[in-house]
Amino acid sequence: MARKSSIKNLKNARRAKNDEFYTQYGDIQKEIEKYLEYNPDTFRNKVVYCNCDDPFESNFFRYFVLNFNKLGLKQLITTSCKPSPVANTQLELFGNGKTLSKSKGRPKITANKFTINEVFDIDADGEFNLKDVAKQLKANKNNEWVPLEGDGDFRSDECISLLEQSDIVVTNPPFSLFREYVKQLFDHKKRFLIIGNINCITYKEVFQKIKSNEIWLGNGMGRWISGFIVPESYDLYGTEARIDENGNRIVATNNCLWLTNLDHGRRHQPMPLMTMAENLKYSKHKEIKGKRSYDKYDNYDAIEVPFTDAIPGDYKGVMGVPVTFLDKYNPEQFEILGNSNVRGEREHLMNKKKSATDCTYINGIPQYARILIKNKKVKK
DNA sequence: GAGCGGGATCCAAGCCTTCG
DNA sequence: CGAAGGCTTGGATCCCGCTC
Repeated sequence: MARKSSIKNLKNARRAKNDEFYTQYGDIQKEIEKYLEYNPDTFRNKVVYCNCDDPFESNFFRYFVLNFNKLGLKQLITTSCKPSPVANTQLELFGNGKTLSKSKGRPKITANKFTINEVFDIDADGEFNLKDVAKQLKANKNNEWVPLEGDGDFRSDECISLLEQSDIVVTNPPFSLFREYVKQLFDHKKRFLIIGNINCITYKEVFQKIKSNEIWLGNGMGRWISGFIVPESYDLYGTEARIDENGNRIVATNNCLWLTNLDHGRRHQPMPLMTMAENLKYSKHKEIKGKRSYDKYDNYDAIEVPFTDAIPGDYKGVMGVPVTFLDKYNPEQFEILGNSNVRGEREHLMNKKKSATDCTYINGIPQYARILIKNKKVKK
């Protein structure tokens, strides 16, 4: 099979739990600009907390420092999930490692906390680097760098205490702890903008929140996030990996998305839709085009819509659509009824005569996860 | 309430197709 | 022909419900 190698990767990834993917500056900027377009005050007077970000490497930290005044931030807090290997070599910039705890006379490298309350002009070299960070820290007593007591795990007491102080959390959390991470955000009723894998949509906890419009997708998925920077140790292979002009090792996974509860304009734009008849005649998808009608599921009273842009604008019943539909989802236009792959979210839609329960079926052939939706605008 | 069996869930990084 | 769009993939582990 052509996909054999990807299955191998899948299994390796499952074992390795590789969480060291760094988000690129341009991708962060591109996404946040969209919230500002919708509401320029989205971040004004807010405390932003990046709780999975080594300040020495994180572009989230870099973005929020460089745009601190433009966004009108009240404060930026950044904590790393683990001790930074980079910090080790950069201590002299901060003067004798003064803020580091000492152990047997030698500085003990720990996880870091950076707090930025005020940002002055960055030196005019056009680059933002560790020197600039150091300058910010030295320039103002309100800005500080201190070691954390523990390892900087977002679940630790000290990080939860920082979470309590913050208004908006923005980061790319470790995927292997994603569900726990989201739960914590909701437990503490925080606003957030985070990166997740497309399949997180089908996590039970996440899907329930999407259905109830407590979580929604950001401004794009897939290639909207152009890629992630991976460490040296990461093996680059396949057609989507590259090294950029700065020597960064990039993998374009094309399977990630922004997840948020900050409002933005895209989710209020209605999807343009063709009628069923038009789709059957003009659709660019051969699975639809030329057919007499849309397929019906064996085990659901709903029609199969294999591509998001083949959703008809004149069907009043239940439609099964790919999870990528959520990228275009407008809650004023559509209602989400369930998800064929989430237990507890599908039983009410199933045709009880059929036995297969794990997904939607057409003529006995299983389909991938489908979100079951209804068009709110079509009258009964 | 421990043990067991089998179906449900879940993992991440591509690959294939179409477009311009 | 490069860029962008669209959505898999299948086995290890989890978890639920049943039996003893």
